[in-house]
Amino acid sequence: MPKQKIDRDDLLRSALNVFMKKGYYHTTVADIAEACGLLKGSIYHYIESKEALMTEVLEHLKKYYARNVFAWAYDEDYEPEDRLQMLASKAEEIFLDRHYGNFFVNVGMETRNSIESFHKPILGFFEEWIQALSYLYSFVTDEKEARLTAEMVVAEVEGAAVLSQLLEDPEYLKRTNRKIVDIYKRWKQKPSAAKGRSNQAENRR
Amino acid sequence: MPKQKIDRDDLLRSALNVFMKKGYYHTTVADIAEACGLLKGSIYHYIESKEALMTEVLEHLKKYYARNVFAWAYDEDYEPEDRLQMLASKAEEIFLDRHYGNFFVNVGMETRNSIESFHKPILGFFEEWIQALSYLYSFVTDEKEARLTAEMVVAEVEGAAVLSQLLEDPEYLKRTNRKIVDIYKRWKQKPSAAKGRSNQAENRR
Amino acid sequence: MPKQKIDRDDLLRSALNVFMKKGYYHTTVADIAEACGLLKGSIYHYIESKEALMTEVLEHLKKYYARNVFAWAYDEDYEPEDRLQMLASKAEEIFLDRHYGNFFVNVGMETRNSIESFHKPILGFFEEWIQALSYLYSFVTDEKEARLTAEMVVAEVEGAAVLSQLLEDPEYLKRTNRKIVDIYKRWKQKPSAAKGRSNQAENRR
Amino acid sequence: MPKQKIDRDDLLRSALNVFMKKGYYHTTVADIAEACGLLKGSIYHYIESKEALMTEVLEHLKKYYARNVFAWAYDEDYEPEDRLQMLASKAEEIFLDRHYGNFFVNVGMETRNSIESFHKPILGFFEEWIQALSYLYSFVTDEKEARLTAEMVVAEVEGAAVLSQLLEDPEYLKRTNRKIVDIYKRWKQKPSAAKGRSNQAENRR
DNA sequence: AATGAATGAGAATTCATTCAT
DNA sequence: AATGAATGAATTCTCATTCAT
Repeated sequence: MPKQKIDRDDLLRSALNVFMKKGYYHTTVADIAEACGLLKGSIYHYIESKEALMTEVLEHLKKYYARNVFAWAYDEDYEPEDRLQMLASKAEEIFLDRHYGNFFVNVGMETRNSIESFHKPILGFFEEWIQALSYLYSFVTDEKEARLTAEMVVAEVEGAAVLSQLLEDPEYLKRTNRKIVDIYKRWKQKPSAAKGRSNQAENRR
Repeated sequence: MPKQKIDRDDLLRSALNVFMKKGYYHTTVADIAEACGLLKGSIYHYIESKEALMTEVLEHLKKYYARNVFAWAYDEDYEPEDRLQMLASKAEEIFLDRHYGNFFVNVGMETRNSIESFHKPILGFFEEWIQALSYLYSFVTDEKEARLTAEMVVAEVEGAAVLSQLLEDPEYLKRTNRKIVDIYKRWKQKPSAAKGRSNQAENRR
Repeated sequence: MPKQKIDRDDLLRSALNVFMKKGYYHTTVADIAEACGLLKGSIYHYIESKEALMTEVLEHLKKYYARNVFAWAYDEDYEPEDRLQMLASKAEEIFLDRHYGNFFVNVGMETRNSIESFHKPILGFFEEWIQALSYLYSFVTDEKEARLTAEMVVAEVEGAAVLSQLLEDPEYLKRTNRKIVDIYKRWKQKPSAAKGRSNQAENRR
Repeated sequence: MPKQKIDRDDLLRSALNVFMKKGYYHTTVADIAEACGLLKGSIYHYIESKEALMTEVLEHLKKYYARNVFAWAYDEDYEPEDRLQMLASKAEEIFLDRHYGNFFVNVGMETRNSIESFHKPILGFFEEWIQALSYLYSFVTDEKEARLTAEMVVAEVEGAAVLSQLLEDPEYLKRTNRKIVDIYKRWKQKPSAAKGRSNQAENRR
């Protein structure tokens, strides 16, 4: 009968979509199986448990972000300012398309008191995001302020992204992204920029 | 035996705490009953269903915010700047104590695709918050920018609050609050303030 | 505080109506209490249990039938034929008004394998009905045939009454009643009537 | 372990037996599961809900009657009189064996004010029965009287069947069936029979 | 690999009954 | 008498997981 061989990526993508739409507890294994074109019993050929699946989905998405979004921060082919722009654009795209960016917040908040194994990838996601931004801000300010700014920016973007989804208005996120890039530009032109590493050699993490 | 009387406020408070800790789907009616010192069957003396209970909790908390936090925006006994400070302090207190402020985001994200009846109080909460801030910003800028600023501030605070809870670091929220108040002060001293209603009579909403 | 003193007859009538409408198992004690203008807890001042209440309702209704319907069979002030007519009319009235006549069949069928204590009044009702008719038929035929005829008539009337209620068409019952009276009249004029006690002194049961 | 396969027919038969014995409301899903040799959770592999199961049982039994009992009315290989005899015999057999014939009355009366979805098969059953008898009576009388007679016969048989079960005496039903066949025979020999379609070609329904 | 049957541990909810006030 | 709170057992239904085919 039908249904091609199911590859792991398809499966993780399907699972992500279902978890994204319904949250962890309200998603049933049957929902996910169905999204993969399988029956409930069959999915256990691919996964060990619902919890292990979610853990894998989280790690997968984290990697995806690292490679496709945060990586821009370290791409020396572009100016730091352009990297920030790219990072923001990419993030906006992913957040607004299917709101995947909220996944970590959603799952994190829903399971923070119940499921340990989700913590690591979730915290890891935020840490990588913050580090990418810190790195970029370190071109225009000192180490410490760069970190603080990065943390604040992540908070702002997450807040805006969540409200965009909840209030069904993409403007929250779009405005925030514009603002962040603008501030960066202005900052660059100011004396405080002198503190940054802009004229030093870049040290990769 | 005194058949321990339970009052509705206690019940709603207990329910809020449990829902806050475990989310909507992962909370069982028995959890809530237990938090009230009841057996699970007994709680149906007070509630019609789990869903109705959550709806009521949301409305209750919304009212609480309106009265104890957002109301400061309209208190003419204080300068607008001080009102913002009060509002921020109050919010911070409530967010950081038990993170109640995240309740609307958490429940909203978890149930946005499944439970209609939660939408109204959740959206209402954000709208009231935005309106309170809009009102304060309208003293220092024009109507439109006041609204936009309010929206952005709410997004920022929510984002910071969520990260504070998720990363277990209160600094996210505290910094954001400080920043918001600082910006307001600086704004006030600038010419753009001339656009606002600062020198007009206040028109209550 | 409203609600006059509640007398037992009111209570039994209310209970009968609710049981009639919803059957035994689907009726809750709260339904009955409400029908009496009481709260659930209060009704236990009047009844011992749901089962005991139903038993009493059955006995009450049985007595009501004995006095108001079956009694006509034994009223020497009228001709046997007219007594049958009265009995049929009365039954029709009661059956069609609120279908109380079906009560015994309904409750009987619903609980025949579960609740012993209902059997007695239910069987008693049918036996009294059959006896009343037997008595009347004994004026026009012999003892044995009178009994058989009575049994058949009861079956016919019950069947018609049930279908009248189920199919919501009173004609089933009305036609059956007409037929029964007609047959009686015709029978009376035939020689077979000679077998009956019509010319003997009546022996009360 | 062969994970004992249960087929739908077995399940419906088991459910019918349990519902027959205990009525709708007093039957638990666990009762039915047990009757099928399943645990209560397992039965939801086969059914959607208790209500849907009952609906299916009713429809199933209705079809069974149509095929195995009412169908005799239209079998041109036999004389109409013999068809009536067959129909009556079959019905008697089924009614008396496990009283399945009362199922429609029982369920109908118990749920008439509460469960809509049962109405259709229940009314359908009676209508098909009446139509089968109407068809047979139309050989010995005119259309209209045939219908009236059929309705009355159904009422009589149902009444007798119910009393047979309630009073635990099969004679009620047996006598009624005998009577019905006798009347048909006598009717056939009388002039009124001339009105019927006896000498016409049969028009299948 | 895929399936579908089966499981068993809960989940929400109902309800007859008790009892202190 | 009436109430309303509390109970706890029962009931319908869900779901992650296992397993034979």
